[in-house]
Amino acid sequence: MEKKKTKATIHDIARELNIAASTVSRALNGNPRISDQTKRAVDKAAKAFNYQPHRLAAALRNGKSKVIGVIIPSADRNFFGSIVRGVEEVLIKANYQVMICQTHEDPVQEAAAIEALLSSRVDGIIASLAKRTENFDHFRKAKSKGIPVILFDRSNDELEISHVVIDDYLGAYKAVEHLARQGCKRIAHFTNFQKIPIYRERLRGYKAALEDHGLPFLKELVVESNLQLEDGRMSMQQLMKLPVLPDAVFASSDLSAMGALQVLKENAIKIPEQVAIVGFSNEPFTMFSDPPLSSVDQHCKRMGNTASEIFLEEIKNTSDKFIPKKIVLMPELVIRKSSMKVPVEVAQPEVLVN
Amino acid sequence: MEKKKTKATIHDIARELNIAASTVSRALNGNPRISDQTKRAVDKAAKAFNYQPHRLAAALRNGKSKVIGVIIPSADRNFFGSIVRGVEEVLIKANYQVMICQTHEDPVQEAAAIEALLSSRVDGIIASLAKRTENFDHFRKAKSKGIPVILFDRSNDELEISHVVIDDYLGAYKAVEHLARQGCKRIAHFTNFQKIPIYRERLRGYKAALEDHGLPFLKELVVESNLQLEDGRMSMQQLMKLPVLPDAVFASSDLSAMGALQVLKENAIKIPEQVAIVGFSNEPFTMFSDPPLSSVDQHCKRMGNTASEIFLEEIKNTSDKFIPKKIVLMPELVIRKSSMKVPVEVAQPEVLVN
DNA sequence: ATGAAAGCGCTAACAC
DNA sequence: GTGTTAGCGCTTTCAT
Repeated sequence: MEKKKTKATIHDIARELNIAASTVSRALNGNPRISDQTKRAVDKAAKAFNYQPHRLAAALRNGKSKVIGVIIPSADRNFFGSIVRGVEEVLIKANYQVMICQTHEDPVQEAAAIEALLSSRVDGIIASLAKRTENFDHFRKAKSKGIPVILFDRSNDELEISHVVIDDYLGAYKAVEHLARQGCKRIAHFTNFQKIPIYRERLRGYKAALEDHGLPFLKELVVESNLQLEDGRMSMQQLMKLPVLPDAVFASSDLSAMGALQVLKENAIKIPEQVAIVGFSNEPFTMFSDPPLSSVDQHCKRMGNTASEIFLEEIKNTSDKFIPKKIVLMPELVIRKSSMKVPVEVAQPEVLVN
Repeated sequence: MEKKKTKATIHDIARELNIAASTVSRALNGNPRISDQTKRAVDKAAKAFNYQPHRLAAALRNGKSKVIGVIIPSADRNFFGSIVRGVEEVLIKANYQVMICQTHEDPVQEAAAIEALLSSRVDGIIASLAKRTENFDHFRKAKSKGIPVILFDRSNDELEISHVVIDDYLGAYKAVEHLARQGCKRIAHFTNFQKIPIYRERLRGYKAALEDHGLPFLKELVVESNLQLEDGRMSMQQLMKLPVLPDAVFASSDLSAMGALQVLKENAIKIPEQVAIVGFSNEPFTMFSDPPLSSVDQHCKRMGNTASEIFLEEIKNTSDKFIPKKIVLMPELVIRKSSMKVPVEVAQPEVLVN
């Protein structure tokens, strides 16, 4: 054996075996034109040298890094863990690594993330928009570099970019329809900044369901906020000042639904008898509150899976003219006690992680 | 302007300006020996060319990728998000990218993750051990490549590797002491596989606190399981078969504490009056249950921060003889209603994400 | 203050 | 079935 080097390369192996580096490379990559004998010898020498492949060198040479970039607004909700799991599940098999960036809901950091990922020469980017992103040039730029870009959850239809979303309209519709069927007549809605498509869609679904069930749309029952816990509390307190209390709340986030639940309980208002509640996202904590919170599940992990699959497709079809794809997943209403006045509907099987 | 190329390199810029590529490189990197005039010209040309730096090429040349690998057992708990945030917070400033791998608690996938990260030539690895990892050769190998390896939360003292953990012993001690001070005499404990140091430590803290408060250690009050929700339920059901019900449960996970809480409520047993409960990890859902669950906060984000800081130190001090560092963070007992029989102690300020 | 040249480790023509 | 050669894009001596 040679003198032990810290970093062995294919050249070290080649020298040891008196063959060419290219042969070593081919052997290591399972090229069928290399004899089994050579392959075995190379594998053995590689082990002896403690050889470590150098993906970066290969990436530089190949023009593909086998790295996918994932951009998430923030890593603090269950949502994003699930997305990452979904992405990993699909892409680990295809031998990709996941590089992750957070934007903290800041469009500037979002652009910086794209920049960082592009200079790391990721083979694709899977991203969810920051709430306030209104300029999409950084995404167009990424796309123009010829790599697949796929948005999930928070996206924008006007971009020529594939995206996977849930049907927010339908999710809201189902939630409100469920409440109406439970006999609720004054259904309030917590929403967010209306420039964000998902919240606009949910509001649309809310309105449609009201209409379809013969309920009037009352502006004073719609409260806009940032949908955090404290926002939910304040929104509920605001509603309680109305001459007539609403008999249901459909909140566009679980956290704000939770805030409403807390305030109602503090005021000894019965849930769901006096006020029924449905949240959105089906975060794990919803199943542990008292009463457990009904919520619209958005299949986060599935979104991650699907986005990854689209990526794999798009990276293959580099030849064809690009046609952006929109995949809409069906949301699922998970009914728990917070909205179950009449025990008609069948409960879904409960799992902590989706 | 030149004909638009898909990928501009420093050579394109150099040619355009009739200077050398090396000058462009220096200008782009802010080398002080380059005249301001040249710098401006280069910046301008770079913009015109839509130049994208190529980190991989630089990495290959420099022998540093400016990428840190993070290995986590699973992305499904809040824990994960917090760690990633903690790591990002510190390392983004130092211009690092985060590459993430999950092991799904599988030692084989853990070894594969190390392998993948090493071949991606990450500059360091921050990892938490899979529960069943007993062979640490892959970590030693990473270390032997000369890159910093830092473990967090689940680690092993015998490895010559820096790690940042919380004082699990103390966390458990505080929890049990608190229960004892509330007048509990028969305090049960949910634990996990005893080969895992953190659970062994917590059991030790449990025993010590019992002893210091004159309470006997009763083997039948210690239940070993995987500490998921269902495990907690079964453990509690098991305890309820005892001739005398315990008057408190200290669970080594929030999920199992939640399971106990559910079973107790289903049996109309009052919490905390008849049975007080304390969990471990301070997952977000603990503050939303009824009653809210007391828990030991392990400062996840801080662990991520600290691990990253150790990484930055170790990557600097490459010259000195390596001495592994152990940083022990103090856990914090967050007291909520599930264990508050006597309202003496001051509640901590509540925040959703730590 | 700038240029020329070498090389990081790998792979893919192209030869034979 | 294997070798030769060139080069991916960058940085960095060593010149001048």
